[in-house]
Amino acid sequence: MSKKEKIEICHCNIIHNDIVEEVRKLLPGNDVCINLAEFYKAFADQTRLKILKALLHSEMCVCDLTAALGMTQSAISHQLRILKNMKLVKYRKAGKVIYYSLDDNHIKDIFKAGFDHINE
Amino acid sequence: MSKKEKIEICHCNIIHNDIVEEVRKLLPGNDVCINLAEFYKAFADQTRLKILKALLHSEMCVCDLTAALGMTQSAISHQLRILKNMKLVKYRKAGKVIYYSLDDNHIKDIFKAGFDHINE
DNA sequence: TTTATATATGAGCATATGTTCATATGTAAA
DNA sequence: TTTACATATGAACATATGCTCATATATAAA
Repeated sequence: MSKKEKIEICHCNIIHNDIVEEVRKLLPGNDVCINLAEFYKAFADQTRLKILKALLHSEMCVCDLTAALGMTQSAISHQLRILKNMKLVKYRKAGKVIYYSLDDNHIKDIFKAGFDHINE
Repeated sequence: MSKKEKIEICHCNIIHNDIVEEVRKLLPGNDVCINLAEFYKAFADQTRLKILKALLHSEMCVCDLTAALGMTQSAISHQLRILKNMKLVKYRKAGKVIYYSLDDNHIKDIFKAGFDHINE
């Protein structure tokens, strides 16, 4: 490999070719990474975190969530749509009221790992 | 409670006062939520995800990471700084070369939960 | 049918985020 | 000390994100 080629890759020499090759094979494809990042994004915002934490306690209607979080109904509704698209919450209608609940079993695990981290 | 007061809270009537009260007490404080959201943000980006996944395999220098991910050295370095600030990676110097490695035991758990979710 | 209530949604705006480019810093070799 | 290389960093830019405001939709009650 000429010096020029190395520079084209990373502006410096590759130190450990074996590790680089292994890691290249090991890394998930771009589509998987996009989905994974999308999933974690759900937890990367205070409002969504609170919504998920609240729904971990019990199913709630939009109005309950609005009151519990002390935010506008519009803000809650927008975030619920995002969580719904991510398949993290589901809903059921009861007349005018719409009840949201969790739609993923791994949310508890994610919370646990998060709390463990910040409590270190 | 007058109608006016209700409107000030959420523009609609509170449906389940008991649940709202319980959830209010149960929700983590704002500071905790900020820290939690910060932690999850580390995983909410493709590049950082790949870096963490790579370091899960073995410690790597910046140049290795740059080559393995096929990105610019600058981009990698900026993201490493973020991960360092979040206490997710640590580093050791060896002459000119700086080796990064994971600094958190829960990263594996987070990955597992993420993969479990997208594989459902 | 009219009115009220619960929720959803589009547009606009301010802020945050991720990358690139240029360059600085630090360390080792010549 | 000079040169080369590994890494870090600031500025700029484009895009993404989250909220608010106004308004739409849907359902139930009057």
